[in-house]
Amino acid sequence: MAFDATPQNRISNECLVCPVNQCLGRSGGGCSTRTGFETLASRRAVMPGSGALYHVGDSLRSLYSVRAGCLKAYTVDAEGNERIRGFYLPGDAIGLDAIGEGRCMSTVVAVAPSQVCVAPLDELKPLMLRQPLLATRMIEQTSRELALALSLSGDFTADQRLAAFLLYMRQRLGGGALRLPMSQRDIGNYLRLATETVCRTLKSFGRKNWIAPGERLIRIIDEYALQRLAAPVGLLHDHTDWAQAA
Amino acid sequence: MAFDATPQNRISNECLVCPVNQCLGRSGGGCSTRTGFETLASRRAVMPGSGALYHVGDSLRSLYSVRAGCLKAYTVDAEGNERIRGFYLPGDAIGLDAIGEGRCMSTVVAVAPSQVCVAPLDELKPLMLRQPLLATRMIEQTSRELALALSLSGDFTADQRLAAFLLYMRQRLGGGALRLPMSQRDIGNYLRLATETVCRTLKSFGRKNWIAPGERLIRIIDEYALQRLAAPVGLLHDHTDWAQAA
DNA sequence: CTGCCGCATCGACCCGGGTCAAACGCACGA
DNA sequence: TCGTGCGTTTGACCCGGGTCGATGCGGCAG
Repeated sequence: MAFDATPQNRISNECLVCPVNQCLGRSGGGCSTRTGFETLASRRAVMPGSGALYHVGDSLRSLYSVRAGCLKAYTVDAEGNERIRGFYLPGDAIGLDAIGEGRCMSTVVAVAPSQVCVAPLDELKPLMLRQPLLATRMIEQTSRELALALSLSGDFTADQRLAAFLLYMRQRLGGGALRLPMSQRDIGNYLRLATETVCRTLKSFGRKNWIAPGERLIRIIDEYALQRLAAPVGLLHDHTDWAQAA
Repeated sequence: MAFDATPQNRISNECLVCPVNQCLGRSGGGCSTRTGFETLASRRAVMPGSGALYHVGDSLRSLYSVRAGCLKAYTVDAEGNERIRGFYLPGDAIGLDAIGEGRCMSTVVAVAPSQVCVAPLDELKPLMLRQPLLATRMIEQTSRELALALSLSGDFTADQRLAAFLLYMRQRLGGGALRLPMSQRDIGNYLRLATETVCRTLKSFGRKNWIAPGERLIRIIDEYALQRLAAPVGLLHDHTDWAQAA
C-alpha cells in the first residue's frame, strides 16, 4: 500500500496538526520530525470498505488531517438515505465541525485509499494553549470549510453546481487531467443531484466540448466556459494567510 | 433607541469578544466591566436601511458580536440577485467566515434595530495569543455556524426547511410567541424558497393547526408535528461546551 | 384623506430535475 | 470462462416548487 506523489494521489505537505512542520516548509518526512509533535500525531491508513474514521454521534476524541487520498463525511436520515456533507482532500482537517457540539456530526469513511494524521484531543487541547498558531490555523480551516459550505448551499442549477465542483476539485487536486476519487453517485449526493443528472450534465459538457470525459478521468478543455457558468457559486478565491498577516 | 429585554428583542449575555464577561456569568453591564477588554470591544448600533457593517470583498478589520437585534449576511451575484447566507442573532459572532480568506465573504446589514460589539483584529489577534480561551470559543462558534450551514444545505422540501427554520428561530429567540425579525422574502431567500412558497407553506401549517400565524408574529401550537417534519434536517442539538470539557 | 411603496397573498402555468425501469460496461472472484 | 455486482448511461414520465401577474393590505409622507 504505497502512495505515489502524482497530482491525483499526492501526499500533502500541509498538515493541520503538524503546524511546525508546515511552517518549516516541506520536510517530506511526515509528521514526526524533531518538532516535539511525535507523540501528538500518529499516522493511519484508511481504506474504502474498511471501517469508519468515526461515526455520527461519537464523542469527539481526535482531529485528523488528510495526507493522501479522499474521505467523505455523511449522515443517514430516518429513511436510511445517505447524505454526503463533504469530501476531505489532502491538506484538509477532519472533525472541525464537531468542535462546537463536542460530538461528531457525521460518519467519515474513505472513498479512496487514504492516509490521515491522528491528533488526540487530550494532547491537542493543552498544546493549543501553548501554541496559539495551532489555534489560529484551526480557525482558518474551519472558516474555509464554512465558506465552502455556504457557497454550495445556494440554489444553483445542475450545470452550475457541477461546473463549480469540477473547478474546485481541479484546483485542489492540481495537475492536468482530473481523476475524481469519488463516484458519480457520491458527487450527485453531495451536490444534491440525482446520479442520472450528474451523468447527463457531464455528457452535455462533453458535447459542448468543455471537457473530455472518461468515467472518472476528466480533462478540462474550456476552463473559461466552466468558470463563467460556475461564477455565481463563487467557490474559488485566492488564498491569503490570516496568521501571517498578524 | 432603547432596547428592552423581551425575549423578542433581548440583549444577549453571551458575547464572543467578551469571554471573561461570559465566563463570569451575566454582569449585565455590557462589554467593558473591569476585565481588561475595555479597549477591545466597543459597542455600536446598526439600523436597517443605514449602512452595512461591512461589504463583500472588504479586508477583514474587525469581528463583531451581536448583542441585540438581527442582521443578515448576503452576496449579490452577477445578475444582481441577492443571496442571503445567514442571519445573526444575539450571541452570534459576525465575520468568522472571513478569517480563512482574510476578506469578507458577504455584506452584512441589519434587518432589525441591532447592537453589536466591535473587536478590531489588531487588538483581537494579540489577545488570542494570550487568551487561549478566546481562540477556543472562536473555533466553537465557527464550528457551530458550519454545522448549521451544512444542515440547511441538504435538499429538503419547503415544509421541512420552514419547520426547521421556525424551530431554530424559536430556540434562539426563546419565549412563547415567535416574532420573526426578518421578512418572508428574506426567509425565502435564505431557505432557497420563493416568497410565495414561504407564504403558502405557513398558511398550510396554519390550516393543519400547527401554528397560529400572524404576519411576523407566530405562535407555535403543535411543536411536535414541526419537529417530526424537520427531523431530517437535523438542526437542533443539545449544547455541550468543548472548552469546559478540556 | 389620498397616493405610494413594500410586503404578503392568491391563482394559473410551466420547467428543471427527480423517479423509475432497463440496459450496458467493467472489475473481480470462483 | 462465466457469473455477479456495482457504477454508469439512457429514455419516459411526473411533480414540487419557481415564475408571472394581479390583488390585498397596512404604514407612512404629503
